[in-house]
Amino acid sequence: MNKPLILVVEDDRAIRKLITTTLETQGYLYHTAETGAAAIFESVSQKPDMIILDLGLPDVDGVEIIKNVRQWSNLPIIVVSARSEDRDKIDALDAGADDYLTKPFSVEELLARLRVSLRRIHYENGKILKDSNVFVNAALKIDYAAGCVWLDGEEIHLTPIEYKLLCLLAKNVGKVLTHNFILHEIWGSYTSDVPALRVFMATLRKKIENNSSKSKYIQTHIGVGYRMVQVSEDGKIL
Amino acid sequence: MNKPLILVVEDDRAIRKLITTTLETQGYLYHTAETGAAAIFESVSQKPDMIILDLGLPDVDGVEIIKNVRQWSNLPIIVVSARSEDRDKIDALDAGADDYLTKPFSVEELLARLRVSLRRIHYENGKILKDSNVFVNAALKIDYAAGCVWLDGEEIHLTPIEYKLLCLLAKNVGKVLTHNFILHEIWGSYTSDVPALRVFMATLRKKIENNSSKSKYIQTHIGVGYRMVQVSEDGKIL
DNA sequence: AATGGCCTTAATGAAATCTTAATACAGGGG
DNA sequence: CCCCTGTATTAAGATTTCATTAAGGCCATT
Repeated sequence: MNKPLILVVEDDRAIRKLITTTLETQGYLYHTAETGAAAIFESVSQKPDMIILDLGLPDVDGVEIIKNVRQWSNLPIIVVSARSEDRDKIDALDAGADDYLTKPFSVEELLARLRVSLRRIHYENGKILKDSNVFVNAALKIDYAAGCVWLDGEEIHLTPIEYKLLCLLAKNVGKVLTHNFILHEIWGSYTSDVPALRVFMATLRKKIENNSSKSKYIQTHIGVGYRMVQVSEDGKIL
Repeated sequence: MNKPLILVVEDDRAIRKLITTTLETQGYLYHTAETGAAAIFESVSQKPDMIILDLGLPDVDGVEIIKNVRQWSNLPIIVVSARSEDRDKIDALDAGADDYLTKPFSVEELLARLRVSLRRIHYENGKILKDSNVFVNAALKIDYAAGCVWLDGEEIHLTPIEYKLLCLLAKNVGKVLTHNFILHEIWGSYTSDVPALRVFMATLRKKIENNSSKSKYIQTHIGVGYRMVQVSEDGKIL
């Protein structure tokens, strides 16, 4: 129950097996994903405590997955890759990865680096105490690490998509995000289902704007997209 | 915002120089220590933001330094060592190090891993948040990244076509743009609906020229087209 | 098998925007 | 002075885009 949950993203069956059995010996819980699309989905739905990511996936570049996850979470990402070029390492690390191991790697080293990351999210004594990297906008508060949202000091429940949507807007405060950009970031694939986006935006708004302070965090830019504005007391600041 | 202060613990003069000059190029501040004793002393007295640590010091084992520092701080420690054995890595990482690089290492990779640690201690606030390219013309300001327009410090709402039109003019300040050029740029296809263009130009002008400062940003060139002029205080500059 | 949460899809009315047309204005040449 | 060309402005209709609601399907848990 309070063991850390690790998402293993690796398309090579042998290596995946190697990693998962290693994790089992340490008592860690895990999920697996063989494609980038599955990785995105699992990371949202399962809310793992950290991700072990192979860069060489069949469908999308691993760096894209890192960027996607970083839109809504700071959970540790350890890259395990066959690419040993500096450029690859730097790109992955700057995209938001926390560590980078090149294949072939020692399972002992992987475990040690895993412990480093777990330490970072304060995994101690069987209890996960995530560090708090929070976004604050007037009465709205997002704790990225914990994956929680607070409004007027009260926690509100958001579904996975609503949460990602809110994080995406929050991480780009002041910027207008086009429909296609949002769709691409949230769903990963190239859907152009704008009506669906509208529905989610409506439910999200109902949850975060129907409160005592009648703040309007989300503006719609007709024909373009949406943007979150920084609210201060009553006026807007860039 | 202060530059991060980095403590470099390395007894080899050449490598120390390599690291410090690299740090200098990035604008980081640094202190150095050549022995374990000096490292402990410096880390306490200078309160660096992070430590780059060589394990092979003359007086004490690097792991002891890690343990010592971890008794009172969890500032990032990146180990740089000639030892490439798993055992050494695991011992250092489990002692509290955040990362482990084996010599010879790439300075680029070191910098990337350094950025990872800096990100962790929220030094991302130190770097410029958004250098979103903005266009400024007297009281008029366009933030292309945000997709917004301000006039006299107040945001004004433009419809998609108005916004595109304004951007087109702004990106060609001083130049006269013919009707056909504008029509082609905005509508894409080859419409020659000049009357429509006039309507949009009128509404755009009403929005950006009906303000306190009675600046005229847009000139009409009869029979040719329009152009935006750079306004400075009161006079016009090409 | 039933329940509940969540996502999707469709449909409605409302709002904003675009288009189009009509009218008014300014300047130049006859 | 009047007409003509090119432009500015305004208004009304047509179109697009949006918010909101509700219904159906999927998946997981019970």
